[in-house]
Amino acid sequence: MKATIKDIAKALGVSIATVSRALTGSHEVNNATREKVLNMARELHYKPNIQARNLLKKRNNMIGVVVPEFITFFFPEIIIGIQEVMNNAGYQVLICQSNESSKLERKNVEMLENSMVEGLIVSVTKESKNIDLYQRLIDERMPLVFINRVLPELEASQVIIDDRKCAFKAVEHLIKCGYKRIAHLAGNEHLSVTQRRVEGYLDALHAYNIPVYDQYLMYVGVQQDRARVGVNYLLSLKEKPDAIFAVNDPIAIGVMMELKKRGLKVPEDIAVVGFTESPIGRILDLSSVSQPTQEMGRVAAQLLLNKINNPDAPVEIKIFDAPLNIRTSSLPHHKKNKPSL
Amino acid sequence: MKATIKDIAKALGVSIATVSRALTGSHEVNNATREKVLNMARELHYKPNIQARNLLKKRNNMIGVVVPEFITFFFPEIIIGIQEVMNNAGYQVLICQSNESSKLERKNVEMLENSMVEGLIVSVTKESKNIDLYQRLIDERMPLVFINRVLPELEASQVIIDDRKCAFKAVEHLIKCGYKRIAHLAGNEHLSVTQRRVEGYLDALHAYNIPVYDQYLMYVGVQQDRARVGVNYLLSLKEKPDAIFAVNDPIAIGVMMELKKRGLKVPEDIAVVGFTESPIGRILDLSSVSQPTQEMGRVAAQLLLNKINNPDAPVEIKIFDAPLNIRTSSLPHHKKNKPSL
DNA sequence: TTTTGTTTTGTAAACGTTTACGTAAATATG
DNA sequence: CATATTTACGTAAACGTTTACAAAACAAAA
Repeated sequence: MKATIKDIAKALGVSIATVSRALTGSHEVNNATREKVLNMARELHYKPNIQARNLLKKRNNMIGVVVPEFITFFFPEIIIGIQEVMNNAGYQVLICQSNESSKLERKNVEMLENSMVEGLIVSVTKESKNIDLYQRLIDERMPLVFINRVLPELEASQVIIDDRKCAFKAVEHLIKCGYKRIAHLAGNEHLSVTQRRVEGYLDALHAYNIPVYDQYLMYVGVQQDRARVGVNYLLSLKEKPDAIFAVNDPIAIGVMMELKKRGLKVPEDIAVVGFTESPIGRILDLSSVSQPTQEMGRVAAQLLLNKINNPDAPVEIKIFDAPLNIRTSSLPHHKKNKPSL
Repeated sequence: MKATIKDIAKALGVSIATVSRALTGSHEVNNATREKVLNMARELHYKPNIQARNLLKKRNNMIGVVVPEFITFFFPEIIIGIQEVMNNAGYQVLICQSNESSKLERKNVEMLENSMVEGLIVSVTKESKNIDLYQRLIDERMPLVFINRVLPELEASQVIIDDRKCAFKAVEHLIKCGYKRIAHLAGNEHLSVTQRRVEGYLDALHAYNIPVYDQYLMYVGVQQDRARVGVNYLLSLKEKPDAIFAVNDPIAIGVMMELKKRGLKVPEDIAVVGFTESPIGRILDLSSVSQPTQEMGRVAAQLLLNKINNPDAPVEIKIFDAPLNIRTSSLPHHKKNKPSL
């Protein structure tokens, strides 16, 4: 059986209070007895029972994180940032992935609630249907921070990047490179990032007086295998686009693969720009917006810590800027040696 | 303040025992009172305090997982498998990444111990210097399962693939494709997977009576950026290899990038085969051994559960086989005269 | 010497549960 | 009707800590 404080007390013929004081480093204990206690603790392989301690202190030093997935590098990077801050603050992090299912998301959040986490950091699924759930958590004063994929209708802290501005940058870049017929493969309509990136796309077209064609905007989703329908559609148009701005790197990469399959060259035939730079994208020379992912995780963790330590702290919204990294996938138009389609 | 069982008892004028019984679904409570209790619980937003419950039951339904990293898809996939089984068994999973540092690995394990996890699933760092740590855990009867990167010298359960056999398959494939000068870029020498894959490489050469040249074997490590030194070295040889078997996909991909930089074509100039098939590898048409990653995670979780439920369960070693998926990076030798892709 | 103060220790309550044990009331059995 | 059985509930202990309070031990001051 595991040794407890009682065993140490009995072995030494002192009270458990003394043992507790010796172990917690209280100053109101004689140095000699402290030594004795520490030695005996070592001898008995004593490990404190944090459950008992937590029960008394009414805390448990755990927070929960729910992300849609952690297969691609993006959410893992966020989690690394979160853990860095949280572990330093003495917290353990329970990580769940909802596999893009709002049902599993709900289940995960409820699991975490049952585990009595002191707070939650969440990036919602592409379906995002759990407003009621998060509203309840907020009502019950659960510290809550959304990261990347947020629910703007809720009164909760958020850590996001300036999607609208960054999307603008990306599309502006294509325009300045001489591309005229710029299409946008957008994400799931329910996601706030999707909406903000579409706004940025439209902003840029307006800013440069480029007519907006409805048929150049398609909501395909955020997962790589969805790129195919987008490419099929865009290539079926009478006036095919000469550049594609994708909602994220997976879609952009899917697009590049599809174009390659059809013998089309990037950027000669069609230029491509992604979003949220990924390792694969870098290898494929894909231009993309590079999010400060780990830093966003750290900031989210810090916001959550603030909220835990001061439940009356106001809601905070942190908006990051992010650079556009230009690579060959969006080389300037004038470098095209072949006439376009 | 959070409502407790006592609040419910007081509100209804019954004893806490009755409330507890009603909430835990005991049969020794009247249906009418059960209803009253459940209603009051709902009204007071009662949530059970699992810390108290765990303290009494001497469990905490948590296990720990320590992996070297979770940026690449491999360990995330393992973790998904682990979580699937563990969550179904009512366990929470604490995930730590050691960032390939044996020091951080130790810190993580100790953190998890302090959190009183009931068991551990570990994949050691490439430095793997914590034998004493794990030996102590085993001595203290902590349920422990190693996955993928194991410490063979310890008496602990393991979940691995048959690296030797799979490496053999990969090299045999290259031989059968007509390649004669097959080099191997191996991982860190301390890792058991490295050793087993080297053995498989040598086995295949021997089996086909191909002379073994020491200079064709180099230990470069497991991370992509280490591929450069390997390529530099191999290309500096008088007799350059015509094929490279890499210890894993990241190295193989690094090799492909390096070769591309030098204007060398894969497989025309040098064929490449990887290990532990990755999404990037698939996109780059890299031949590779495809590990049943999630299934390995599930099995590791199951082994751990067995050990938790029956501490006297014997050590088990599960060895998986894995198929070699052949893609263009290792096309047969006789196709080498054809124009590039 | 007594008084006062300081240091060190012990006693017991508390945290929120579950559960063994006991008991009264309700019901069944003869 | 008396007795046995079942049902429903309460009392109290236990899990392993921390800590307020009290008490003892000792030293210093009067």
